[in-house]
Amino acid sequence: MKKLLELISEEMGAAFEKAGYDKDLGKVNISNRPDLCEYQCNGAMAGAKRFGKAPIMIANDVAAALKGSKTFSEVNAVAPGFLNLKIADEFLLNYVKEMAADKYFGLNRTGEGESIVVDYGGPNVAKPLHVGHLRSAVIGESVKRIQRYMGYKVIGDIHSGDWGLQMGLVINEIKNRMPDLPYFDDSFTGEYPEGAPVTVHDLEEIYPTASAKSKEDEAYKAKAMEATKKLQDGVRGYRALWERLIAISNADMKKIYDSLNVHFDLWNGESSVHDRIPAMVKYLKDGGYAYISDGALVVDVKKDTDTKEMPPCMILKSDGASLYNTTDLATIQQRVEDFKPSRIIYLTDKRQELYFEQVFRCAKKTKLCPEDTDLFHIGFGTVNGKDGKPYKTRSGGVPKLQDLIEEITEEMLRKIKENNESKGYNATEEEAKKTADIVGIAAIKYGDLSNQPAKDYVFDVDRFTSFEGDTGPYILYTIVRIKSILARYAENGGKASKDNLNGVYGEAEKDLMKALTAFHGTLEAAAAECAPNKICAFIYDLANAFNHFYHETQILSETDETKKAGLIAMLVLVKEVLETCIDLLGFEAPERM
RNA sequence: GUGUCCGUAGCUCAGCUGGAUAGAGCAACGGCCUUCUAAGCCGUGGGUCGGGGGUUCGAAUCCCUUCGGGCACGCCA
Repeated sequence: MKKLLELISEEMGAAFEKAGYDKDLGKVNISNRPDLCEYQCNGAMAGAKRFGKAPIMIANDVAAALKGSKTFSEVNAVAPGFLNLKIADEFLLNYVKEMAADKYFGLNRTGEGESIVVDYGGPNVAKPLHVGHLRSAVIGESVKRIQRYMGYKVIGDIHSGDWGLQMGLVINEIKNRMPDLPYFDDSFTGEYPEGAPVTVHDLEEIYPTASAKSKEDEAYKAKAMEATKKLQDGVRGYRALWERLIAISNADMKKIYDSLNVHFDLWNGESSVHDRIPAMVKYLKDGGYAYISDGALVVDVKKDTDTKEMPPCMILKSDGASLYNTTDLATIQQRVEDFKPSRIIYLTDKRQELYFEQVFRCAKKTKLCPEDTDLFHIGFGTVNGKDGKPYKTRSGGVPKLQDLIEEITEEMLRKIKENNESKGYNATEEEAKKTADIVGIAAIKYGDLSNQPAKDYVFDVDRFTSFEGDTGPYILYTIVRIKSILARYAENGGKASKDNLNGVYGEAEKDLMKALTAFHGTLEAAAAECAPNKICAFIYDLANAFNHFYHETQILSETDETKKAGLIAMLVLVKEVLETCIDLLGFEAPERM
């Protein structure tokens, strides 16, 4: 269905035309003066010059042309030429009823039949997840869900770093510690043991140790590079060990991602495209795209329109080794082959912006990727502490993601117990824990997603767990309130259905309905721009409108059964929209809190 | 140096396809629980939208300039 603003803009445009002006002047927006009107049109002022006429005269003409409109209950032309509008209850009610009747609330799912790949997560095997991985996971998951809701077939790929020097470092260090393992015995031809020789816990210590040693000891680093090469060359034992390390590392990461409600469709990594690199490099050379510059193989990606320096995209290092660019290009090629996506969305730190610009240009120029495929990089800002600098633990280290999650959920548990006591709920320890996890995750995610992705933001545990105002818990609380009323209604034999919408009972409900109608525009924008923060802003407005309505309106004690059923229908619809939206953000609401 | 992003209330941020008195949340202060969860609702105070020019009937929003900060600029990812 059409967006509400679209519908009333059309009506307004028709009125401009009827009055002898241009249709395009009829664009209607939500009023920025809610004390004066609900919607406004400023087209009369824009048209003043065009028609050589005072704006107020145009506005008056248009207002006259709108006499008897069923869309607007009030149209006022106000100096210097504003058209102040109020929407007719009946029109609004019918619009909301139409929303309620559709599975997607009347959204135009423009993505049907097309595919999108979302590349997010991007953890490194053998390294623990830390704060830096939070945003990619949280924003990526939401972007994935939003696109899917728009009708796209969406493939979420974790694209982990499983192929670089860090693997060589770890393997080499294990070799030093346990040289007798069969993986390092070239003459070994039997079956390698099933499990990994180390635990994830060991890895958390092994990698930093190896990394530190390699920085001080050249010979050690050389060994690690050799191990990397052996792995990449397919030496049987090294591959086997590598596979086992990936298995335990992925299993561990999956647990943390699961706890964040982040789920990948593909667990590919850089290694997945290793085998196709030689052919791709040959293609780039044969096609005349790549040439040697300072010993390295590069592709020029400069454009005449550039106002900045644009270094070439490097394909192979001067020692012939591949690098991140190489695997990313090969991955694009593979994704194009596998999914023919209309869009590939990448989530990384914004510091990689220039890098992705180079890779994208290279992919298009060399036709590894069709011209009309939208390669879209979302560069997000860093997570900072209260001091405005990148978030650190008290001891100055990089905080592990898991610790961060625990810090929030533990504080949440404490507050929930406190609240349960004051309200006389006797939730079991287990229930309280479950609720704390749900609310805690919502607090973290909403705290992240409500910011613009590109901006740095402050991760303030106190603020996130205070759950007052514009926070995840506030949204959840609103949903829980609705659920509570609906539960009581059902207990008393009521049959709640959003089909029962039958009137606009008061200003508060009208405001709530108006808030609901912003759904379509919000989703379209959020999907097009990959901006979950727009959904956050929308549900915050909606929750505010609901809480106001809730405060003004007695629902269960309403004696007019028709009206009551209508109000209940409104609750059902608001609840469904809120639940849909938080699902798009990647969290859920508890039954109670 | 080149490019890019940012600078809005004490703090954290919206608003930026130009419109009428610049909005939220937190913090501060004052109301509202015998009635559907007070994690809520209602209200008060608080801003030369970094500075300066310009375009416009109208600029936080567009253009230029300047100051301050972040980030990136071929063999890392």
